[in-house]
Amino acid sequence: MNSQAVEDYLKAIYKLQSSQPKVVTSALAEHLGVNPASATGMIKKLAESRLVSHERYQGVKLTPPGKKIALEVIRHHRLVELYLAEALSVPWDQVHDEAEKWEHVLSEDLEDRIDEILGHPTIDPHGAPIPSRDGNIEQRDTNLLSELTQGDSAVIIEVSDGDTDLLRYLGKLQLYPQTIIQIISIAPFDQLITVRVSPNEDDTNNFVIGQKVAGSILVSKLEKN
Amino acid sequence: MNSQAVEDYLKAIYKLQSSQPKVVTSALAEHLGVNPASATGMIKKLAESRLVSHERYQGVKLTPPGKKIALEVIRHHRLVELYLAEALSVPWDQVHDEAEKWEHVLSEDLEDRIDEILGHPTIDPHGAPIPSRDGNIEQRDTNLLSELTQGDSAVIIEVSDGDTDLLRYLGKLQLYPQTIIQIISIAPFDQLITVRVSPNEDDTNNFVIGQKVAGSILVSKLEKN
DNA sequence: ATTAAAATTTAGGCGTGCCTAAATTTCAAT
DNA sequence: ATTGAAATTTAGGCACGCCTAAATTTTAAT
Repeated sequence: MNSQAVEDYLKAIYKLQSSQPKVVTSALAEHLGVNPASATGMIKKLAESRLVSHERYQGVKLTPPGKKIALEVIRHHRLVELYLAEALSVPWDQVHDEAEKWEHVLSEDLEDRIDEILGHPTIDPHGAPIPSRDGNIEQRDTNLLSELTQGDSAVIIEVSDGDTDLLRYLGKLQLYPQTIIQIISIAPFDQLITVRVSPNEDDTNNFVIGQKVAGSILVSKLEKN
Repeated sequence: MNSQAVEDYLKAIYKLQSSQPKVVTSALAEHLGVNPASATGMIKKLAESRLVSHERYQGVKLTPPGKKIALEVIRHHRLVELYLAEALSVPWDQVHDEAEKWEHVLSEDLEDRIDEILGHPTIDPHGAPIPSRDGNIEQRDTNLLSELTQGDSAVIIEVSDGDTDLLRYLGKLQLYPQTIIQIISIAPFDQLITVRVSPNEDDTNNFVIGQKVAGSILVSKLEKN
């Protein structure tokens, strides 16, 4: 049986793998908030059950079975997040923490019911793609908002979901997935970005964000017209 | 922090307490599916944290704080059961097992949301009373169906919720809470009970149940008229 | 090539909650 | 009052997943 810890490790490895080719022990430990030595212990266990491949002192990598489980857990997590937001009106800055607990107790039967009720959704409240039941996950061509240059227009694809305060802040600025933004200017030295958001015709808003915030937002560039 | 095991033990003690004055170790162990020695260990721990009072070799009894926690867990369980049945159409014979897992991860915030959506319900899908947030639970004047005598009419108040097969069987017989029944006859030796159920004017049904089934149904006698 | 710093792993421990086997206490029958 | 059976507790162990401290390996700088 996959314990909650195993599931959490596999999920974390999957997430780190998408941004780094090698997932090193210390990064994994930090991501999970455990001591590196503890991560080593779990890695050993995961390697024994062939869920990850591991070369001593080199990083770790999910095997196909490990990846499958990781995607199942992520599917659970994101479906629950969306369900909490839609059906139970949980604010978007809180759904992540709740889902973190619920993802481990969701039966397949309940997952199907929730999926059905939500109309087989493909993205969660933060814009992250929901893997299909058979483990497919949509690949998208995105940039960090912080990579855009002056004059670029883009649509927000996804925001990072772990930081409650950040999400509340983004919400206040209307920076939700699907929102269209335009880079008005980028100031030198601190790279402060002036962004224009146009939720509708009458309501246009300019504001300034820094690199930390801009680096937590994935966007898709729009053609200039 | 109350672990899942602690919560399960307190809940079990509460349930056993309602039918027996002293909750003995072996009964508790059997109810939880653990070895009696294991139950002793947990009892010791619970007694240390003053959640139960314990006299060696005599039974165990919830203290007020222990009872409070037990009722909170039971409230979680029953609210989740009802929510699963109402909002997610989970069949009534499956809600118990699902809720068993979900009750331990339900935040107070989510509990309130569910309670609100359900309209502050007072009974769960099996007819069991849902404790209020402050720990009050409705006391009712009930009999076991097996205690009724020929000619009695009664309304079903509650059925025991743990046994999936039993619940499916009861469902087939339409023996749901609120259903009105009448005892047509009780056969000698095996005490087989012939019951009449009248879901509506046109549809009246007689069938026979045994003592096992009759002993799992709580009813409230109706005045004869 | 050497070495210091950083990353990783090993070693040893702790708390939780379960187990089996053995000892103890209670209970009920004579 | 004694005794055998049943219930309960103690003793010792195991798996899990975390920790700190110490040892080892890798790395990057000189």
